Amino acid sequence: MKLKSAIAYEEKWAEKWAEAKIFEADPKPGKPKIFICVPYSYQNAPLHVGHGFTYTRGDAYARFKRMQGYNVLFPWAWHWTGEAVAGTCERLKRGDQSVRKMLVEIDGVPEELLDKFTDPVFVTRYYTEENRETVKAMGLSIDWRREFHTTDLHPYYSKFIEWQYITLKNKGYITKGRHPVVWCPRCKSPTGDHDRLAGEGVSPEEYTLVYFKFGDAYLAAATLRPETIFGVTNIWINPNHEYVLIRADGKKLIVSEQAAYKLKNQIKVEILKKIPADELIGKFAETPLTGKHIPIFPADLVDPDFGSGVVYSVPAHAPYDYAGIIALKNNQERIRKYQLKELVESIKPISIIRVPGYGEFPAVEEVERLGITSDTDPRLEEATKTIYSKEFHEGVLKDNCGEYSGKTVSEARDLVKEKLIEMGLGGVMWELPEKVICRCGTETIVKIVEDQWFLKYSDPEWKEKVKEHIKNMNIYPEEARRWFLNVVDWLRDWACARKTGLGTKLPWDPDWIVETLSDSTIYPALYTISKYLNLGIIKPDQLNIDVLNYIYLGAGDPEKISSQSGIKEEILKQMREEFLYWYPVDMRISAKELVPNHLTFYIFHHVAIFEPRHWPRGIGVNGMLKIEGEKMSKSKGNFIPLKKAIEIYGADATRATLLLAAEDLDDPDWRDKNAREARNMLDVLIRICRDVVSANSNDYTRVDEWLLSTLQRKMKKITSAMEKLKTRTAFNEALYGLYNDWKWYIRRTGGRLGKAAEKFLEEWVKILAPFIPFTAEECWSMLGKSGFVSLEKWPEPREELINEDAELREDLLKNLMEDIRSITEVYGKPPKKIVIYVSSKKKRELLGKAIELKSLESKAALGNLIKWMIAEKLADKKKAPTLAKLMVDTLASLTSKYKEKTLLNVAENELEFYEESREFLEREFNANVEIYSEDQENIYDPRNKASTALPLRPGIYIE
RNA sequence: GCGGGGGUAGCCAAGCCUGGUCAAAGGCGCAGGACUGAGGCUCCUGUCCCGUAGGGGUUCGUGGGUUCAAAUCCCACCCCCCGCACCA
Repeated sequence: MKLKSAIAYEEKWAEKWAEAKIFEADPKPGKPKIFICVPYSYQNAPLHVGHGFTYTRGDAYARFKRMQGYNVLFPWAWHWTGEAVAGTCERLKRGDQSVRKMLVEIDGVPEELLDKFTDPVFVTRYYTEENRETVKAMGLSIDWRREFHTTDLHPYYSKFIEWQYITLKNKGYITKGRHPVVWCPRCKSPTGDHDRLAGEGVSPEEYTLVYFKFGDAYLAAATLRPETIFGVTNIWINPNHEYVLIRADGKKLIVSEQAAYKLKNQIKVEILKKIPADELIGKFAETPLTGKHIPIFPADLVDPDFGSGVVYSVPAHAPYDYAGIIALKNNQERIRKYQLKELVESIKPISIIRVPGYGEFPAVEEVERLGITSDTDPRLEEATKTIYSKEFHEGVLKDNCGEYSGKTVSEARDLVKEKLIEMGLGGVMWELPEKVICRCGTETIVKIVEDQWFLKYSDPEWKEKVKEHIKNMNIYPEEARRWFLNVVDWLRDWACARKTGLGTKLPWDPDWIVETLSDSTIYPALYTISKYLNLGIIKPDQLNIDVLNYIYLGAGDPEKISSQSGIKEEILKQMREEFLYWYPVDMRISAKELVPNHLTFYIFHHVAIFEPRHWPRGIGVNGMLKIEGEKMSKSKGNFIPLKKAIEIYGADATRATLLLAAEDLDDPDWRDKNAREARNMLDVLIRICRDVVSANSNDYTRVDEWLLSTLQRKMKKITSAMEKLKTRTAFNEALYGLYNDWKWYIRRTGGRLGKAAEKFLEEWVKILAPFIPFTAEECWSMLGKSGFVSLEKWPEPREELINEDAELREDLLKNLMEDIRSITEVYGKPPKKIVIYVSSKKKRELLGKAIELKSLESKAALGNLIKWMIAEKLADKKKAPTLAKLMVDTLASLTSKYKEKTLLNVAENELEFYEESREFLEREFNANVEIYSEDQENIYDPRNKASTALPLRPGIYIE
């Protein structure tokens, strides 16, 4: 199971770290701590590069904080809770070939183990073993003494969950209720998205049943728009199907046969007798609320398989209904059969909703516009959607709607529904908007699960507390905060227990298992004490309610709890202390898909159970990984296990690729090309170390000053990016930013390394350590350093090494080179001779003057500068405007970065600096370089370029 | 539908909050050159258009607006991605 990294030295360092136990964290009183964690992953598959992204960010942050001197706890665990593994095992047992194929080809499971993969416990254990190796190979700086997995298969995890749920129940956060699910009648279980052949993403919708009095019974019509009851003109039923009389909801109802069967799964239903459609058609029923008597008509638009099989007709606002009227009028045979001629003629649409953009009868308009004459025309679907959405958002009920007149459609909808139910003239029916077919081939229905346990996330007080806390947390990036607040607002009660799969039983109702997202909320607290159990200091059985209440809530008397539980009082107190030391979690890092569920639940549960001082302090959210621009999925065949990436590119190259891909909420994109490039860069780093070690560096030049100065600036930038979890910015600067500085330095010195080189490299390696720790360790040892770079002090910028003059000089040199290049490029031929003219001493005053004028009145500065130049005889009337403009532009590009004093300083010694750089320039351009001051005697100036010299912007002549 | 994020040069991706210093960082790709026995690696240069002197022109989803000045601010529109509960 051991995996082999593509980078030879990685395994060595992983072993050394483990031997030295450098990531094991124990409380150190007085030393500031940081508790960092990432959500544990479900053990039904190998970890993939997407996991790797979040993990690497977490690890980089952990390593950064550790180097900054914090006592960092970064623990690990595995999620076994859930139903997915059991589902896969079932399918494998049934001989599903696609499962076999996926396991072998994508997940890399050895064929000979497949027989054992019918056992969920074996599967989760198998992946845990495999993934542990992957996490270790990735170089994550974990304290492995605290590891655990979930479910009652673990000796103490369920003790913890039982404590959590008893606590929640005692506090009133758990309730019992009913709950609609998509249900497969054959499998006798809920049909989740991944268990479907058709209907992905479809969830139950709530329809209102409206009861129309018919003799001593009621026709129950299902609708999404109960407010349209005021515009009803007739009822539709399907003439070719049987209806049934049922006893339900305390009365007799008439629905289609199929509907009766569906309703059975939702409410108590007793079927009394069959009623042929013919017995209903042509008769009248009474509309609730209005008391109007309306006729019952036949229509093909009615699908007895959908809803209740009874539809009430609102031709003014429902295109299907208007089309139904037209179709019926045109169907002479039916009219004759049921003798409906006059009745149908008398039907007139009743307008009840005012909506901008339409007249009296929106449905009539749409149907006529499209020229629809059949009530089964597929275009009716589109027309219905258009009007539904328009009326819902902009519609207002007219004066003929009783007490609802003047209300918006969206308001009236719920009010009418509630009123009908209250009066006993309405009910609820759940229905699927599209067919959902279970993987077993059976069509599913909506079932109401009774006695379902809920977490009461709807509780307003609970919500309020959570929101208040979210406002005070550190959330990166900031945009995520708004999202969290929104999720809290919209969160409803959560069905927190299941009947199947792995997990922990509800302590008060062992028929139920705590569901996967509900047993994974406060477990970071378990990390603070799991060490004691894993090391055998206490036994799992001793972890009873009182013990946990004491450790986590400080409740009870330790002496009594000690004698009751058999845990030494000293140990008990130590565990309490350890919890108090590490908690709260300072930073939890996760992908954004967990914002609407896990991360929000995580806050909810902490708020419910712990003291405010132990509520989560920070959350970092990141995007979701794509592969070569596409969503990663096993079915697409672009699934990349993390293990594989390590084997191909090595852990550090994988880490680098991931870190450079994105930050904040942006989705990172894994590209093979980038991974290979990252791999290259690591070699470059190693080579640089080798070169520096073998060089003897003595000189200390101005370029050395520059190198150290720019390093200090980069340190500042990288540090502040890391503090905000901007790992991409930080690593990009650390890797490429500093690399470019290094290249410039080598170029400037012509490869003769100065004193700064070694110092720079030393700091550079430290800065790289959180991101590519293996390579950093390797470099560190190559540099002859002892100990681990992982434990070195994070470099702090030293103000005294910042040298603005040196930085400006290098910038001027780069500008000069760019200008020379720009000229030669236009010229078309490489230069033979380059002449540089530095401005005269007198002209240097221009700089001071320009600065002065600019700060006084920026708008008039240019004009005044021109006048001043002419007055001071620095240029004639022809040239002064051009030069002045240039001066101002040059200044503008430099003032944002440099102090005025620096500009003046450097301008003072410009000539000297270019002289020093002559050799470099000659090398760069392979040409003779001459440097003059413009006011020097006997200068070589065939094209009169000396006069174009300005301070900080020399004149150039090229041959 | 509700909510969140986004549309920048051949590609990926910074910049946008705090308007000018932006033809717009960095990486990839491509072209030329150096190095090499050769290739790879590495290094240098170029990579919107025009230009025999450091210049000019047109660009940052579309259309308007604010401003002396907009990739950056405001309005409208178009398009893309993600989440929405029994998958974790």
